[in-house]
Amino acid sequence: MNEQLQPLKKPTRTGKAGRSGTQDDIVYAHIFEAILEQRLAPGTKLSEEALGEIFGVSRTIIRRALSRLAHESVVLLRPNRGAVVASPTVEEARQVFFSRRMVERAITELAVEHATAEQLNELRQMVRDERDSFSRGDRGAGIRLSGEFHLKLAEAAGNAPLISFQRSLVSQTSLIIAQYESGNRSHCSYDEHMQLIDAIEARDAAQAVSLMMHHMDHIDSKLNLDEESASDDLHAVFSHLLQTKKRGSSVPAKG
Amino acid sequence: MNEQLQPLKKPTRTGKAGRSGTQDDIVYAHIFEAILEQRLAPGTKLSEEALGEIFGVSRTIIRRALSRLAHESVVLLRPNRGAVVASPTVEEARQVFFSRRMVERAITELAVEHATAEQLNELRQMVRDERDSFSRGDRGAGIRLSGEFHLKLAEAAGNAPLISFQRSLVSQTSLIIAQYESGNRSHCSYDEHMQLIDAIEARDAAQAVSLMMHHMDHIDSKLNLDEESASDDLHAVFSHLLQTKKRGSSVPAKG
DNA sequence: GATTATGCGTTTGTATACAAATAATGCAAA
DNA sequence: TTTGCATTATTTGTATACAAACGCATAATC
Repeated sequence: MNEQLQPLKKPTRTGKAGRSGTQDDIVYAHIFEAILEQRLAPGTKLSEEALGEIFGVSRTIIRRALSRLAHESVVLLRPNRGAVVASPTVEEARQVFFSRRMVERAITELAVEHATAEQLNELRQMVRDERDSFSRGDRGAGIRLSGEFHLKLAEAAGNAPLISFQRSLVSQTSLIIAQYESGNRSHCSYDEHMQLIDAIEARDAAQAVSLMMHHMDHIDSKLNLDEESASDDLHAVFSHLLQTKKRGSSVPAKG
Repeated sequence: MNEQLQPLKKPTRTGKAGRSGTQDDIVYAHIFEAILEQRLAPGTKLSEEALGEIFGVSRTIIRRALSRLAHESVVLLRPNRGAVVASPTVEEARQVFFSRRMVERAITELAVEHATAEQLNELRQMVRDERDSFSRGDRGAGIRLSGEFHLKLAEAAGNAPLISFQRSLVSQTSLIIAQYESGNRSHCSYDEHMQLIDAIEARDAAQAVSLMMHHMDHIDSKLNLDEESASDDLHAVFSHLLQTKKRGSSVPAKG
């Protein structure tokens, strides 16, 4: 219970703390990554004090990070009852995908118009990184990088509100994939990502949008959204009940 | 300078403070309304301590409210340099409107499918309130209620991510209208709002979307987005220079 | 006289102490 | 044994104290 991760950078409180805002980002990124890696299961309670001790910062910083995660619907913030890792329902997942199709279509059209050569190069590099992560077997990083590709595309589109919305949608999608993706068969999204870049570079809007929509279909089809995801893990099955955290009594193994 | 608004509800700290979260909302709402009423001009600095004294709460609460406003791009949060009322540029305004057209189209289509009779009644009531505000000459409340109509419509559409995005877009639109709307001629949006409800109630998707798009056009056409909004207020005119703050050299009035 | 250096005052960033609420535990009674 | 209640303990909500950063003003130097 009291295994303690080494604080990432904390030792001297006064030494590096000068750069403001950085600590938030680090805590945010680590929690987010832990969720994608499924080291933090949906429903897990995120205690402010425990996290503060782990990361070597005060609850103030943790609170800011949780607030940001909550805004992206990756964690759920319940008044007076703390934060838990979100466990999106099938219906919530469907709503996210509906919004994503809408946004990705717009982003693709704008990117065909506005993406610069430099941005396209950066996108290609991201796809390579993504492919490497999956081939290394680092699924969490792969999912994250796949999301960052779509975020980068939004930046290439150049519409600030869309970028912000896309950030939230991508985060939620990553969580949904981590939670619902069936089988561990390779993601393969990097292949579709590359084709998409080609179409954008060729300024072929129709083709790019078509590829993007098929890409969305593929992501969708890899998920078990038809039924309530017949998991073989009792813990996962009852995670929505366990949110309130009941010591070790979660599995009625004994009685 | 030191005129102090009476604290909204604060007197006994222990008495009512039990309901958590409420204070944030109150502070948020008051600042937001003040911005819409243009009692807080774009570029105005929002000191945490000053606001805390005005509202009778600590900086902690103010900070949360500012954080929320910043997330909706209504205030700008500059690290180590405090918060200022946002002053969206013409380009930013165009981006917001682009996103709004996209979102409103989707929302309208979904609302035609899902809006209940009760929701439609609530929408009609909101339009009446909006009309009353404008006829009272309360422009700020009118702009705010007009925005809340669109937000309510998003709720009727029933897609959570869209609701969240719409909230941000509506806030920004309100700020843009407050900043760029030409002439004080009546808003008249309530008339278009009523027609829109009729079309939704008739489950006429094509008509509803058409009305919504024309409604967007009308809002757009009332704004001075063609040139840099020839304001007669020096403060507003140079607010974009004052943000980054370059000594007093921003206005070469004297030398 | 202009420009850079330095000190002071103000404002924000972070940690922490205290208060309030919620959840857990134990006891008593049916 | 179970159910309800009271007490205890843990956790969150808020305020505040302290530290660091920033802006401004004055002064010193070229």
